[in-house]
Amino acid sequence: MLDLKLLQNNFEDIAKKLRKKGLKEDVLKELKRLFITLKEQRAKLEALQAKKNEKSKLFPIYKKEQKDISKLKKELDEIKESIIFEQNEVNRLEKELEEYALNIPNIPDDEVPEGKDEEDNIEIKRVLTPKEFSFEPKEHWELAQELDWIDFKRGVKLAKSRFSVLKNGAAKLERALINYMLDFNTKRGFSEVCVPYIVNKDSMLGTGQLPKFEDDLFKIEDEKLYLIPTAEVPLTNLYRDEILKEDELPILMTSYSACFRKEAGSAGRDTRGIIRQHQFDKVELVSITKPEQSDEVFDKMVECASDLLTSLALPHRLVMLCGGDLGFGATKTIDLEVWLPGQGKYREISSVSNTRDFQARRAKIRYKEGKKNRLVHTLNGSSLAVGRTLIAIMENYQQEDGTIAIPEVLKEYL
RNA sequence: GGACAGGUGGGUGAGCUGGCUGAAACCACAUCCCUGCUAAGGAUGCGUACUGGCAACGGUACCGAGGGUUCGAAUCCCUCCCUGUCCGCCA
Repeated sequence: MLDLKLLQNNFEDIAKKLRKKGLKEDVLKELKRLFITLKEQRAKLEALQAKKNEKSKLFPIYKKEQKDISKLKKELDEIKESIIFEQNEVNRLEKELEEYALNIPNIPDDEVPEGKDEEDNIEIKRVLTPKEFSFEPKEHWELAQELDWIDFKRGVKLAKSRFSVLKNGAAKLERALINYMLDFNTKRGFSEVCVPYIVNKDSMLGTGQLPKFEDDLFKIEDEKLYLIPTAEVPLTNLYRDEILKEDELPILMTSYSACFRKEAGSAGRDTRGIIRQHQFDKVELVSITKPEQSDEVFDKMVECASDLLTSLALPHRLVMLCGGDLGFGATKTIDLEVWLPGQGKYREISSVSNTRDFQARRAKIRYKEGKKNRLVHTLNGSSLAVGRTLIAIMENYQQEDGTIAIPEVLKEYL
């Protein structure tokens, strides 16, 4: 959520920055108006409440002195009536304000480039050079079918489209990759955590999936619970409504989880293979930091994911997302895209974002600095999407005879 | 899922025959004093959010959540959520 006080005081600045994300200024104007109106309305209400409290305190005194209380009672009744009226007004404004505020995206950093969509993202650097194949490299789904590694048809039978079943080498590689990634991240100082895959509404609100993106989530009927779209949700919400100690920070975590996404709006995209599934495995990094630590930790997370790819000898590039492509809660995002020789393209395999205090404000994650409570910064990033890593290995390590070589570092995990 | 017992500040835990309780006491924590050594004693401070004020210091709300009764609720009533114990079920 936006800092509404900041919006009140630096309206022009924030409006300008949010233009980068394609947000209309009218929305911000209305938000500011609501915020100020609510403040005034609250002051009115509180004055009445103060009066009520003061008068109510007279009752025991009157009783003691055996004075008549009926007049006082009548007075209070009138005050009460106006309180109810003003209270309703406050409630109405609060609801309206919340609806507005929760739907406004985070403010992009200054270094985030202008742009509309992924076309305008900026490549920062490339790591490793794609190798030349002496034959025509195949796409992962072709390889998977020939090797009997992935059963697409039966996945659909079990659930629906965009579900599949990993078998044989794919199943083993998937498991090896998860273990390897967790170990790798742990060595980099991220402590391993194992979280629930189902969370409640408050958690989804805390990290910003709700209220705006309900359509992207799998909801459990009659339970008011949701399947997580990423381990970022439970990991970040671990500290929701908590006040941390300063010396606990930064908290660096890594977790493997299955992720569930409805993929609303991506009909027709990546329908072949397992690039875009409703359920996929991911090893996630989440950090909770002091504000002044978050840039450094951000770099550390990007480096961790990139080094992980390098350790698997997978060519990739780093891309800075432009304003239009930036996610709802992020101030800055770097995507890692891995080279897929079968497709002849770089494809997203990791996304590292700094949300600064955006999630922290929603989720009320603070820490004590001296006597003051300050909002923390929260960061998240994949390290890595496991299914896509599997694809990358299949396509990059394929051999002329149709078999897949095994990356050196994974050998001890198989 | 059924029965009973509970949910109070960082923790333990009073209050729960309605007003003197935003909340005792103890512990933890912070600062200071004393003392001098592996420990003790004393003083003060110590919830959160919003809000007024340069500040000192005030105001409002919050005792699981949401409603209700009342001039007034942590305290009474209702609904929901959660925890514990026992039973049932189960990896």
